Amino acid sequence: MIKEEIDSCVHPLDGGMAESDKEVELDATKAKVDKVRVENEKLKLLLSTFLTEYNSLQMHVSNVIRQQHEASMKLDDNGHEDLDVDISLTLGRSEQKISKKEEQVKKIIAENNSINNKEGSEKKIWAHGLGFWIQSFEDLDTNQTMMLDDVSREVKNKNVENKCLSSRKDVKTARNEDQHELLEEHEQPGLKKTRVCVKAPCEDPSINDGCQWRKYGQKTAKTNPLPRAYYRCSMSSNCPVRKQVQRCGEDDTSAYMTTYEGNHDHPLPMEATHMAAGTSAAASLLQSGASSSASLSHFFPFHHFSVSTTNSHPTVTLDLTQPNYDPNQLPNYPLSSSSLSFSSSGRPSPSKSHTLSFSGLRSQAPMNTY
DNA sequence: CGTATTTGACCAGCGC
DNA sequence: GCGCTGGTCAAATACG
Repeated sequence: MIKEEIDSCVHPLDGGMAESDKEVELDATKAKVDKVRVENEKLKLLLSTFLTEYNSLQMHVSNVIRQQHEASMKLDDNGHEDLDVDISLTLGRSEQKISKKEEQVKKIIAENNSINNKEGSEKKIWAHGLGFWIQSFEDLDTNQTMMLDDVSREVKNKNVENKCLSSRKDVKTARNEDQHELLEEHEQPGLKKTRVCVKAPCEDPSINDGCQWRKYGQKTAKTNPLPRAYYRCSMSSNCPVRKQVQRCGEDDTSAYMTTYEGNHDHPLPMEATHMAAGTSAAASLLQSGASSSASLSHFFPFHHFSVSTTNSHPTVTLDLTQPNYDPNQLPNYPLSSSSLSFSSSGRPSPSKSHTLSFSGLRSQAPMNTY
């Protein structure tokens, strides 16, 4: 397409140029066009991957909502009175913290109910990490899901007001103190924040994930000669989200490992919300995975990814460089087709490791040519 | 000149 | 206690 346009533009200039010069220029232009086309294909692949994964997550959410609704209906039939169902998928938080969070969310939702929803219908709250919250009603609609950032911010503000002081010493500035408070807001004792690693085939380490990032450091680890760049989110003055970008290998110039950590304290652009939804779905495995392996098959049926929990950072690694395409499973996508293997080291150890591998289609969305 | 990036120094956590 | 390492700070530098 671009190539044809350029070709059509080249011909009218035939006039005074030597034939050999024109051929050289044409070859150079063709090479450029081919390069652009390859990059275009890569970007399209990446985009379609994110879209399908987002759709998968959305279907999973709807499915679980329906199941929860049916379960609550059964409970009602059996004489139980609990109507509120609050489900929270969070990153690296203790059970106690989750309970507090749930209470706060209930409180906030109750307030929102009195203000925004006089009908007082039953609500179910879904909370994901990385600042991505889904507020759903019995029928999920877009207006309601758009409230997720407001709810998240409100909960965060209340947490900051009530939280205990940081135990760290020698914080240099007030700004640093604020940042530490935000950074440690969701940490549980002995377990650091959950990280989400995304290994993506991208020639440019500054992959556009929808957020604005400011580089604040670069370090070369001894164990890995390749430099690691440190970025912080610059969309908000005190957004605690950090990301690290590191090339995966010296000879592998087309893949970068991007590690996200923390929750955004500001509304995200749509593309960043999609990204957060995808990574949050992966991160939620850290909490749901050990207890319910069946539910794992709903997340990311397209790629290899691994979940590891150590004393330091619980980490979800999503590998977008290894598509696991199986065309035979295409018709049954997404809920019943994904094959799932789940292994866990059985020996008692401070660190546990789960390895997940899915077989699914690379991309459900049709590949449009632009 | 304002903003973003680079890079050496510093600090905290961890293992020995 | 000491050394190593990862992560962050902040002054210097580059860039538009």
